[in-house]
Amino acid sequence: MPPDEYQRLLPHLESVPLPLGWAVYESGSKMEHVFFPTEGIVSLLSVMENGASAEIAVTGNEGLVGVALFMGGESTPSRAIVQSAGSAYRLEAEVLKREFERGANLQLLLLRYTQALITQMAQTAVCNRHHALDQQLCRWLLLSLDRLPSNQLLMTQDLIANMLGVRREGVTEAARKLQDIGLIHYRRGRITVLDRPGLEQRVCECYSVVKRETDRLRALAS
Amino acid sequence: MPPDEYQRLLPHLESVPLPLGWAVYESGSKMEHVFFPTEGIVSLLSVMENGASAEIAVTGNEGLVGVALFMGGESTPSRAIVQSAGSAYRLEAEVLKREFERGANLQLLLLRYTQALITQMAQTAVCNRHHALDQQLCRWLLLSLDRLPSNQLLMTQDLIANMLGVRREGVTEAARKLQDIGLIHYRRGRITVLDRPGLEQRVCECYSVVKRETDRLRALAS
DNA sequence: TTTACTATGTTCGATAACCAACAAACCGGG
DNA sequence: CCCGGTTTGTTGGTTATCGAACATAGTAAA
Repeated sequence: MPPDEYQRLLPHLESVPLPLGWAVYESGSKMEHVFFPTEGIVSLLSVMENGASAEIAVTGNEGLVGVALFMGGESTPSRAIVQSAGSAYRLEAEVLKREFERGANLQLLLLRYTQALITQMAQTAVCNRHHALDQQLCRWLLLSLDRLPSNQLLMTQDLIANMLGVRREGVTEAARKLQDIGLIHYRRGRITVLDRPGLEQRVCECYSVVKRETDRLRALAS
Repeated sequence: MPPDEYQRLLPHLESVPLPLGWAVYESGSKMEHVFFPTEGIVSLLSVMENGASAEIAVTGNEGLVGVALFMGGESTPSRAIVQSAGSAYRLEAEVLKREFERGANLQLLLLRYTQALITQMAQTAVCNRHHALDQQLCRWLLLSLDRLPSNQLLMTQDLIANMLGVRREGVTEAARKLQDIGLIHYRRGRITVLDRPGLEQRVCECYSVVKRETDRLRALAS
């Protein structure tokens, strides 16, 4: 994406795997790197004292993990978990900050991505408040699908429940409903999306609001 | 807060009132100014197609309204409403962006504030998911109290319900509960907080998580 | 003071999600 | 091929919030 400053960054980019379940960073821990996923999905979670959690945003190859670094915070109270295995380029904190401070094109890109992230978080907050579980599941499936090469997710209902911040039984019920209509098919940690248009028809507006805004911001970035 | 670049901004700062209920900006509208409240409270709301809404963050004299401007978005899908009348300094978009791009101290301050805003939004999302209404009401009261000079809020239960994204009846019930314990007293659009420590004891962790992180970020800013 | 309006109080049944406990199906390793 | 652990299915009782409808009570303006 960036033009020539890409050359300056290239020698510092280090390819690393993103194993399933790995905590890219923990709540409050000082970040040493930022990660630009090339494949896979990373979830940003807010975790509470009693262990309950909720996903507040997801990142795939369209973004990066660790915005708090250039935002000047060094850490955040949230946690980032690899939700779907893949790989990423990682960049040392100091290198990124140095480049960011040059105020070049990269800065613009990073800030705009952060803006997209903010939109995602805001919409998640309303969605948590107002929308039924099965609609949220549709949203979650579509968000994941957008960041994967195939139509298959390796993911147990228990984990989805953690992401959405609901009980596992609730996910089971919602998933079965979607399966009965023929939108998805699942068995033991493997969900196959059979009818994406069907999901898009069923999902709440939150999905498209975020997508539209993300696209708008990306278009600006040219 | 800023040191000498303050001098450059001073001639461009224009004092404006923040009348109760005024929409500082609407969803999707291009922002012409940023606002630094000196008194009063501005709520950031996510609004949905059917009119349902939820507050995702609040800003008082500790922050500013319109981060999307320097984040490169020009607009956001959310809405900003004056929740408690006051006043603000407003700054033209172009002036702010120019100063921001100089990359000086102001940039750091603005980004760190944005980071604090992100924390607030993330915590709101989990809170919406996991916490009972009366705890959320406590959080909301404390957030407002922190940004007001007195212990009295001019605010109907109906409006609070809009902010929290719940029904008015729910707020009535939660408020009465708090009044019965003697934490607050209210009558017709006027809420008086009688026992702030009591509220702090009753509120969910979300309040202190946000406060702690905000304080941490502000401390860094020196 | 009266009136009109708005804010708050209260009720009922409906619904969605919760909690807990357990049954059944699946799968990989010994 | 069987075993143990994990994933999913299912149940019944509980709770919080919803939705709608209506009663009461402040308040401000006529």
